[in-house]
Amino acid sequence: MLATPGRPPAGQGWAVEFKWDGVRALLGVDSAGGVHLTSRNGNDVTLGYPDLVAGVATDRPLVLDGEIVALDEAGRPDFGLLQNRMHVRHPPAALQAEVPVQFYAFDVLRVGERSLLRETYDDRRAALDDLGVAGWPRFAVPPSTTEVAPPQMLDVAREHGLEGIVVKRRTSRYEPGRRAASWIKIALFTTREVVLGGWTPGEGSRGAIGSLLLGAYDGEGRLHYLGNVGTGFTQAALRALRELLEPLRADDDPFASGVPREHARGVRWVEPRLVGEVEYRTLTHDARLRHSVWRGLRPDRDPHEVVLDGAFARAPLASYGVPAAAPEAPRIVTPDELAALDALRRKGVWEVAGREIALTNLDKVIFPGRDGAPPVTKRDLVRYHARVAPHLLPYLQGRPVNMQRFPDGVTKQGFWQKEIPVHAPDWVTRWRYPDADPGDVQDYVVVDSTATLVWLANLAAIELHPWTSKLPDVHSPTWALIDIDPGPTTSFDDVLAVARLYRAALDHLGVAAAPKVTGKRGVQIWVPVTPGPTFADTRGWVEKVSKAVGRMVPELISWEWHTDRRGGRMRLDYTQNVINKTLVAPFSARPAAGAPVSMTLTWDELDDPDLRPDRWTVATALDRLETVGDPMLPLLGRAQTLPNL
DNA sequence: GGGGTAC
DNA sequence: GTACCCCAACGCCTA
DNA sequence: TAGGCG
Ligand SMILES: [Mn+2]
Ligand SMILES: [Mn+2]
Repeated sequence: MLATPGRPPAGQGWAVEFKWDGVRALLGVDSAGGVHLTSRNGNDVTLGYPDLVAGVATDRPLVLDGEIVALDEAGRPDFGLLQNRMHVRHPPAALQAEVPVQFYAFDVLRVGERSLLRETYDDRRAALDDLGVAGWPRFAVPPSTTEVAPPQMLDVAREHGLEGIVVKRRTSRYEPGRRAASWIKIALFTTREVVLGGWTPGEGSRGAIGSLLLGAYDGEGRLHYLGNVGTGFTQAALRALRELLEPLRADDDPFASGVPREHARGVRWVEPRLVGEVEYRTLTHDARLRHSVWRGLRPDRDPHEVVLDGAFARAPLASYGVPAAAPEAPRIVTPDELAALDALRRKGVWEVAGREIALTNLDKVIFPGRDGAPPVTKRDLVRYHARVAPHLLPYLQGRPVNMQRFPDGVTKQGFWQKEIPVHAPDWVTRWRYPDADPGDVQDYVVVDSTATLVWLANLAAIELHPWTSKLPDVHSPTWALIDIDPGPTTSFDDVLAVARLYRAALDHLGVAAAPKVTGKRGVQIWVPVTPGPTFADTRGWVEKVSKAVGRMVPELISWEWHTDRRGGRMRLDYTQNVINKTLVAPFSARPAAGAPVSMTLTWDELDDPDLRPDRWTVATALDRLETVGDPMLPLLGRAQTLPNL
């Protein structure tokens, strides 16, 4: 009797068991006391499991249905281990000792002369309990519950790294050989992105590729092996993958924690540039994907966005001896949390996003009011950072951040800060810049959580400038930045006219990009770039495009270095494309009255007569993001090679 | 903004 | 307790 | 190499 794949059924009358990762078998004891094991397709596999045969502690004839499993050190069935036994017809004693197996009995079809086939599931389970099978050496009767609903059991299975559940109708009969609707199996499948780090050639008629070696990055930017995938490909996909992988050939294994020898045989290593998506059922004890199936390439993903998360950050990776830290998913701050912020006095501790953050001078005016609106206090800035985090964090995560701080308000001098403050909470992610000169800043803040954004708001870190490159490859820009800097006499209409010229140029080149207003007077255009080119490459490219744009409106543009020789005209600033030089992040506040923010735009909005460079503020940006969304977000991490000019 | 020191 | 001091960037351009 | 620039 086989289970039908499906979804957890609703309603009463079901029992739930776990789905075990082993091989199905019927165990029969005949009237002479002889034991026989029969596989799913009717083969006699008795000789392969003398240890199970020896464990049978009854003379009564009976037939049990169950699963042969091999347990890992955590006591969890591990199909990978069982494979060492499955194909061995006469296992030597040493192998039996090294890979012990168990029989998980979950049904009984016959006891003595009495057939139980027509009995209900509940009655058969009762008979199974009466047999005392659980007391036999190497035998177990895994749980069947009628108390816990299938969805909850599925959660339990997920937490324990099990394959899924089987739900059985309590009144159902046993139907030999049939795939019945009264048994429903629900397999856990998880989708995740993976970085391709190598491949093996296919054997025989398989052709281009046999399997792919998969990985993901830890919080330190190291790539870890996550296993192989060798199924789920169309033939066309295999050919296409080979063409993409061939030019990425590398001499060295890209995985920081290595690859098991048996998976490294005949592997062609590649630069870890391609991202794909796989489905898998569970993780193995050493944090590798089990039952993974290829689902396709994700050219829209940056490899460094593919990080070890949740399940991987727990125990398994420890076996590689690697600390696992990953950017947290941005948390939406709850209304209760926001109310707690409003309830604080001048200072206090705000419990938000899983942290306790000390806040000071909450009613201090940081920004004067604008257009008759009240001034903006530090409490307002803190609230804004907390609420905008889901939109802002994607642009900050995985990058060092340079800050411009205004603790005495934006009417006073601010200062740049790159170094992580000495008394930063220990949960703030920091990064040591290995190429920093002695005497320069060594340790930078990496903003990877809502809590960090709140903490920075308390420091009056108003302008957040993420690096243009991502960790760990800080010499490879992920954006090419176009920066339209107005001069004293430049009108915003002139800025928009130039931005539209860039729009036409990029459109002509077939380059994807998105504009944003800076919140002060300018406009920037951010062009996503697949890591690979150097800053010199992106700077040169932006310079060429900018010089071409400048030739169309020479009366508006100056290329003079000294501001006093520019005649008030604007500068097309391509020089910002260099390591450790930055532009203000989307949605970062700017030091000006009313707390304006930098806001991403659709290209069409460059034609909107109501557009102003400082139109949105910390008070209005979230409405805008809720109604219009973030037009730049689809470009984040998008793969793009800049065309030759 | 926050830590340290002098008063 | 409080007054006061100090500190909080950097890469590249041009002359 | 100082000072300008962003
Ligand atoms: Mn600018
Ligand atoms: Mn600039």
